[in-house]
Amino acid sequence: MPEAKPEFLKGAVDLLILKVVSLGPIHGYAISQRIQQISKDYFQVQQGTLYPALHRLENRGWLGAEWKDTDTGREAKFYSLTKKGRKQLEAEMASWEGMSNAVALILRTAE
Amino acid sequence: MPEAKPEFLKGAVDLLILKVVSLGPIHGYAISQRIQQISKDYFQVQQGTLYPALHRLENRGWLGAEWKDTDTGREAKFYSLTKKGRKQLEAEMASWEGMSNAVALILRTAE
DNA sequence: GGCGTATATGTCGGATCGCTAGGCATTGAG
DNA sequence: CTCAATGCCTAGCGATCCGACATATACGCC
Repeated sequence: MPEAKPEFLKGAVDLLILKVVSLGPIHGYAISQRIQQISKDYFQVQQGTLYPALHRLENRGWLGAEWKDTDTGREAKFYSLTKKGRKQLEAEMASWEGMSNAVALILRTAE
Repeated sequence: MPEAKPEFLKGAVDLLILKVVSLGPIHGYAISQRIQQISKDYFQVQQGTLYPALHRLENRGWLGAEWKDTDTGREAKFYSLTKKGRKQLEAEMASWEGMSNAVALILRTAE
């Protein structure tokens, strides 16, 4: 994060990961790169954040994992969305929408 | 929170409080009511969240406090924004904006 | 062959923060 | 008098993000 309050990231990590994984099977390291790239360097998900989060999401049945080879001929754990994960993603997107609108309501309040 | 992921609230509490206080001197209990009211019941800041947050913001020099009487003739601690608090509010609003846009970028990504 | 960097996964401890659950005191309505 | 609402507070718990560390492989370069 450039100088942003990292606290805003709380809870949103799951949403971001679920979304990126929904674009197609992808391994952990690439997930963090992709998030950073798409967000134009705004989000930089640290490894100490990323891997525990992935295990969390896997344990909750939202992600499935499989070891495969990368393009460069190395082993990596590729994650994909489960059916439950897809539902969770939609729920979290709606939740984010609601939250975002509610914050906007307050920030726009004048007087 | 109706059924939203409460984690999204992380860090945003400070922003919401600073914004509401910026509307004019107000005491703690009223702050939580105001936030709930403006957000159409989306946010319900619990007391165990509210008061520690107020002390936090006061300790950081963003809020000033003063005991005064309410309309109903009771004593209450009225908070107001300090100069530092006003700068902090603007910083957090910008930060929220950035965060919000970054999330939108990711959520809007197709393929 | 040796070295450094990028890739790739993981753990651990500290710190922060929101929530539940409790406590305490006053005011006003029934 | 009793109860709900107002108004303030703290303690402990659980969740989670981060920095630091550990490990291993692939690749380019000298």
